[in-house]
Amino acid sequence: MHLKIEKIIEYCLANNILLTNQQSLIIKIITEIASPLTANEILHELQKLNPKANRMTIHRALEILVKNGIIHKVAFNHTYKLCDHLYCKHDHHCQILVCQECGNQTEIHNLKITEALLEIGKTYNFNLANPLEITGLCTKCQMKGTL
Amino acid sequence: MHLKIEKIIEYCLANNILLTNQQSLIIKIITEIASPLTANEILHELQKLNPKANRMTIHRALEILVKNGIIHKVAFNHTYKLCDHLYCKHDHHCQILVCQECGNQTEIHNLKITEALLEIGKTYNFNLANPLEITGLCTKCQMKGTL
DNA sequence: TGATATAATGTTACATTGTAACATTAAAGT
DNA sequence: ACTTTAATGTTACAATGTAACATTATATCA
Ligand SMILES: [Zn+2]
Ligand SMILES: [Zn+2]
Ligand SMILES: [Zn+2]
Ligand SMILES: [Zn+2]
Repeated sequence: MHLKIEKIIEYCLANNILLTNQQSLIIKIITEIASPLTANEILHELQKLNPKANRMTIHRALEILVKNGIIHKVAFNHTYKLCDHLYCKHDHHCQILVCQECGNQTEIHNLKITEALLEIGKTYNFNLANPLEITGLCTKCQMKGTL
Repeated sequence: MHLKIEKIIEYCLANNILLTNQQSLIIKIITEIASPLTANEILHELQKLNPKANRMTIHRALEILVKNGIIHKVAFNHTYKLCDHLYCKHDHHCQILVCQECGNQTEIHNLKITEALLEIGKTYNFNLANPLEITGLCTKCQMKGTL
């Protein structure tokens, strides 16, 4: 068993987040496949294990997992990824660098951004959501562009 | 005629961005309707003027306008809005506060965020895109939640 | 002007993401 | 075992967006 999965299960138990078999499988899929997945990709993976598995189940599970901060939904390319910081103790403001070319995602935890965001939140009385999506071109895709 | 539209037309002429009739109409729609619009909403508006108008035309026009920084595409709720800063001279790093409840959008221009982003861009060799979408709850929607 | 090349628009068909309403099945409580 | 509740599955639908191709304007040149 993956170490990450154990930590998540542990976290869920500690925080009274009940997981059904299928929801555990969805976490397993998202955890074991490193790259961010779309709902459909998760569905196809789940259907390898349970051919009757359905899109609704995926979306219902994703909703729970997002709500509990276990995974992040990335609006830019409709993907879902495990939160890297789940098992950390910090106050959990994360930012995700999303490559608009290849979809690669890097989760970071930058203090300056966090501070600037909190200030903006106060100034505009805006209740910030987590995470912050920062779109752009990753190193690889910048190289490709200049060829 | 709207003042903003004139400035945009002027900007396009100066920057060799050719606009067809329909593209001008799309700018007009986005400019005159204050709130951000989805592609479909823009289409419905355009069809009031040209019943044969087609979704493809909208998307093709939007692509040009986004590419030239005249409008922003907001991934969070698939909307398009006029860039408030088009006719400003500054180096144009903008951030948009997007309410995940009502969809309201406030475009800002915050130096601290910009600086922090540039630093991140360097650190991770990540070529930042504009604008930055900051999601959360606007003041109104925070109030609703506490009722 | 009239023929021809180019760009813009329109048409059709499709893939993807997501939800609403309802039916069925599994789990829990009595 | 019966009942209640929660989870899952089914069907149907709406919205966003694109690909491939047909048609129509627009510009260019003989
Ligand atoms: Zn995270
Ligand atoms: Zn990339
Ligand atoms: Zn802007
Ligand atoms: Zn709001």
